Parts: sequence; C-alpha cells; structure tokens
Amino acid sequence: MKSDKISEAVVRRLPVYLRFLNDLNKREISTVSSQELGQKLDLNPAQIRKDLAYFGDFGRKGIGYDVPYLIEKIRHILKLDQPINVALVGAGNLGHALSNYNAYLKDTMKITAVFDAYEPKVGQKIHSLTVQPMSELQETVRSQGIRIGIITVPDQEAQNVADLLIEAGIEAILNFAPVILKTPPYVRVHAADFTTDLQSLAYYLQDGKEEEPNEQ
Amino acid sequence: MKSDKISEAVVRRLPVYLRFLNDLNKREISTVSSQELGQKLDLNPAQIRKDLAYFGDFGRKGIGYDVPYLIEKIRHILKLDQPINVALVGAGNLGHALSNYNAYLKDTMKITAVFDAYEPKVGQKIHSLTVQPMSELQETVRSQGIRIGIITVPDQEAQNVADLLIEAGIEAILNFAPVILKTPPYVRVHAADFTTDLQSLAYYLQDGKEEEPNEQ
DNA sequence: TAGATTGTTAATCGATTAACAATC
DNA sequence: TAGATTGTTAATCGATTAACAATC
Repeated sequence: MKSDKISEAVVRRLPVYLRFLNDLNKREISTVSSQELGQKLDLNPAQIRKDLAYFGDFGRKGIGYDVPYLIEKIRHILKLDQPINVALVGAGNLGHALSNYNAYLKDTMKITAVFDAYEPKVGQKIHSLTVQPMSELQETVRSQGIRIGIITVPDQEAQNVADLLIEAGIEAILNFAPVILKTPPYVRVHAADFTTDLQSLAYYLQDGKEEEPNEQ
Repeated sequence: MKSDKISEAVVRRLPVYLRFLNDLNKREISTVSSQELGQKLDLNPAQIRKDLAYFGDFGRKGIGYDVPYLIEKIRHILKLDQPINVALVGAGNLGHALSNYNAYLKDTMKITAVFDAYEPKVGQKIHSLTVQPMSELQETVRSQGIRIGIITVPDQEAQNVADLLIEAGIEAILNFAPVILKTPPYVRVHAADFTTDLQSLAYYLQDGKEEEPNEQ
C-alpha cells in the first residue's frame, strides 16, 4: 500500500473498472486478469495493474484478481462503502433524468434532496423526493449531511447555486451547466457539459462531405 | 498553418474557448489576450496560445486575439460552420432533457430526429420532433444526412443501438449509457456517463467524516 | 515443474509550462 | 520608443507502455 499523489486519470478509471467487475460478479465469474480487463475496457493491461497497485497488492501472481475482493477494495477507495448523500439543484428535465438514476446508483450514493428556485416547481414530487425551495437548501444540506451537489440549472444561475452549495458545506460538485465555476480549491468540481462533448465530436467528422442530404 | 496530429486534449478545449469567446462577443468585447482567457478558463496562457497556433496564426503580437475572427476560426476548425444533423436514440427523461438544448446548440448542430424502441413512445412529440420507431432509423439517417448519434437508451440496448447507427452510416457517437461500446476505428465515441463522473467525485471527499448526519 | 500473471522498474511517449525573440 | 503579447523552441513534468523478476 503506497501513497504518492494519485492522478486524476487513475481516479477516473476506477469507476470504469468497478462497473465491469460488478458485471463479472453478476455473471459469477470470480477471477479476472489485467489482460481480460484491458481487452474489455480498451485499456493497456500494464496500466490497469499499475492503477490498482497504487492502492495495494490486490492481485495474485499467476492467478489474477479475485473479483469480489477487488470490488470491495475499489468501493472502499472511492468511498462508495459509506453512505454519501447528494443534493440535486434544478428540477428541470435534466434534473428529472438524473434522479431516475437513483436506483441505478444503488451503491450508497444517493440523491436525497431536490431544490428549485421556480415557485411552481416547489412541492412537486420526483419519485420519492419533494422539490424544495432554495431557501431550505442550507438547512437540508446540513441536517442530511449532504456532501455532493449536482447543478442542473440554467447557466446564468449556476455560479450562484455553486456559491450557495459551498456555503452550506458541500465538498464536491457535478456541474451540468456550460460555465466554468469559480470555487475554492477544497471543493472538487467535475464538468459534465454535453455541449462541449458534442462540439468536440464534430471535429472528428470526415471532411469534404459538404452537404448532400437529399431531402427525400 | 501547421498540421501535426492534434491531441484530443486540445480538441476538447476548443469548445470551451469558443463558449467564452461567444460570451465576450455578446458583451461587445472585441479583443482578448491569452492571459485573460487563461484567467477566466483556469488554463495556462502558454497552453492557449499553443493550442490556437496549431491551427494558424490567429493572434497579433502586442495586441491579442480579435474575438469575432477567432470565433469564426474555431467554428471552422470544429466544423460548426456547416449544418450537422444529429439523431437522438432513446426518448426517455434524458433524451427529453437533451432535445431541450436544441435551441441552445444554435450553431448549426441540431437534433433532427428522435427514435425509441418502445411502442407507446412512438408518435409522441418532443418539441417540434416526432418520436420515430427504430425501424425508420436507417432510412431517416440517410435521407437527413445525419452524422452524429446520441445514445440515451438503457445499458443493455446501447451496443445494439450503436451497431444500428453505425450501419446507417453515422460517423460519431455521444454515449450516455454506462457501457464501453465496441465500434470500428472510424467511428468516434465520446462517453458521457455521469455515474462515472459522480463516483470519481466521491474519491475526493474528505476522509474521516464517518457519518454524523443528525436526522434532525 | 511449467505456465500464467502480478507488481514494479525502466523506457517511451506526450502534454504542459517557461522563456524569449519577433513584432504590433 | 516603450509596453504588450504573440508564436515557438526548449525544459519540465507526468502519464503510458514495455519488460521482466517474483511467485502463484
């Protein structure tokens, strides 16, 4: 068990490993090698071994990795072995979509509160949750021990919401609004901006196809 | 205008530059330096200059970059100066949310068709679009010259949908399903999997807070 | 024992940053 | 001319991959 600084790239691969391992586990496959993992996940086996070795000696030479054991270890590293409450701010279409995944995020991470600034939205039900007004954010975040905030509000409001969340004591933010949030260094922000994704995809389109969509 | 291979990291930053430049433009600010850009976007000015210089000499020494000119250039690089039609497969909550952004993606990129495998969904309206059955995918993609596909179906169906899109001639995929798609090398895939985002965020939470949410 | 596969070191590759001459 | 800022080269930093001894 060593402990250099772990790079973000490594941390971002761990959930991908976990997802696939859970899959194997469901299929009752109990051992997997870095080679197999690499094949399925499109990664270099050496990279996978190295990633895992940052956190401990999880494998067995000549054998591979024990699936349930590795799942347990990665869940621990990612802190998914403890309950983590999440607040969702913005009960629009995207917010609705995300709260759907609550079941899917079975683990121990869970959206436990939804907020919206728009009066008529307040009081509405989203699955088992009731949309709360922004005025209750501070207190709810504290009383529920919420540690992560998801921002799905319009861009102009995103920074304000971020400020509120941070003031309430949130530690990390997943931001779906297409803006760069200014936050103190102790708050981790991940951008989940699909317009950026889509626009960078366009770069990779073949050239030359200068329009010939026959309107049929 | 040089032309090495452009790294993915560079391409992913271009839309971020573009977004901010559009902002400046709206505010009628006509010139910007790499220093200002770097400050606002949390990037190193040298990196910004280098990124842009890959594609040409867009700036002026001692002055900076002309905002409208740089916008035009980046739009061209990203191919956003030509119409790009997009198909959305999966008219669930997430699909709905994304099609909302159609207006926002004002540029020339546009979702022009929505498909769903679930009978009762077919025929429903999403804004100005009508949900079509999967059986029409092939023909619609061809007749509308659709080049990008967005996948918002359940994980088990994602690979099938990808195969269908590719067979229909799509060139790039934005995949919201939490699976690694197997695709031929000429099809570009970007993963937009928010569960992965969220789980990697958990890693950065402070340790030690072993639960004290006072249920109030 | 022979075959397989890890953990890890060293080599490679690539991306970021610093520094500065060119020039507006 | 003096000040500002680019484009670019060189230096640094970091991440990926190859190779292999250790060992199941």
